[in-house]
Amino acid sequence: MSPRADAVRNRQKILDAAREQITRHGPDAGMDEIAAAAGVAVGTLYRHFPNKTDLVTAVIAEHLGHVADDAEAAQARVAAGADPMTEITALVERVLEASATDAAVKAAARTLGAGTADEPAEIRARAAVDALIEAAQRDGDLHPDVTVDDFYLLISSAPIDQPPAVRARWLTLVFPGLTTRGRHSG
Amino acid sequence: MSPRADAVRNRQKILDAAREQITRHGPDAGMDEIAAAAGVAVGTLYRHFPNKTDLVTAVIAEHLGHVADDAEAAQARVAAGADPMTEITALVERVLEASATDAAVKAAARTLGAGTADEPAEIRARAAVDALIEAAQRDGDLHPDVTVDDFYLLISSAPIDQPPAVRARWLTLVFPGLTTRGRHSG
DNA sequence: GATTATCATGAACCATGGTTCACGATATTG
DNA sequence: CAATATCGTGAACCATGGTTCATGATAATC
Repeated sequence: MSPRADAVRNRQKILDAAREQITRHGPDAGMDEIAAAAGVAVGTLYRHFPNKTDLVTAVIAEHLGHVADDAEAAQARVAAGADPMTEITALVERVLEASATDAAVKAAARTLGAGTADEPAEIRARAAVDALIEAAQRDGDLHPDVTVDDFYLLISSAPIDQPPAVRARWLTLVFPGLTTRGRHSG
Repeated sequence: MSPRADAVRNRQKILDAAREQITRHGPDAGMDEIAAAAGVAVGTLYRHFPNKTDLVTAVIAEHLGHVADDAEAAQARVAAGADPMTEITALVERVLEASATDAAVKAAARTLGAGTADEPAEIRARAAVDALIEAAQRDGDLHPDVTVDDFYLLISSAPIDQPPAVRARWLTLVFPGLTTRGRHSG
């Protein structure tokens, strides 16, 4: 038998509700609350996601998918002639913004280790960012020894729970470590 | 009546045990376990610290006290003729190292929402670091617009739960954003 | 040493929240 | 439309862990 249509719909509703609830109330968001927000009973939630960890993992995977899409789009623009460094800067800003809005990533750091390694989305994102980095390095805009891991390290340590002004300041402070040009007095 | 001697001793034993247990087992460290590690009953623990949040806050306050001492010592050395920028760099490395040891404590603080706002130790630390910054700026080693808050922002966003090699790399990437000299390829 | 306020004990209490399960509902297939 | 496997329901379950409190012990004082 093929999967029931309402089941598919419910799965998405749960995923959306989980993202919103976790964003709003942090990792403390209860399974009951998430289920209620999804307009579904707890049992239904557990039918789709055996436990809370799996649910959070799924939410993160979805988020990562969007990041991967974003990175690939940037890569495509570079391939079409856009400036690599400009694309990288903008991508980092967007990802940071998205991560700030979507506190699910924050929940990831706490609830899980870094166990999202084998996600296909992460592999896609890495590949795209890697291409962007190499392009920027060919242009001489990025330090030759900077790697994808460096970006991951910095972004994962970004103060995403801080107000926008603070996050902007953080970017100003951190970015010069990657570029070849020094800092322009911020 | 003056406070009983054993009560004072127990308070310290509890504080030590709390720091160790939380460091070892993360925020999940139970009050029972902490009390057991301190060689004390749970009730005793609760006599000294009304709730878990207060306990964690106290542990952090102690840590902050050490940081403040460290910062003031550095400031004293600078007043005695030492190079400000060297002292700042070394201080940041030491603080980072120390913070890495009880990263779990801070994680627990976040989980519990324990506030450390008006700790006298924090005020001491701020004052000392402020003096160091101004001295380094007079030497032209530090960007003129860098403030204590910037240091706080960076240090509080440091990947203290990562292995030493990763933390070192992080420092390499981040520090150029503060100094006037660019990054030396490394 | 007697007195007493302070302190220590730890079993029990209780709230929280993740998880289960027996039952009813419904979409899908033939 | 009948048959049935899949899905949805939500009250109840239970483990976890922070917190309390009646009771006994002990250090400080006179």
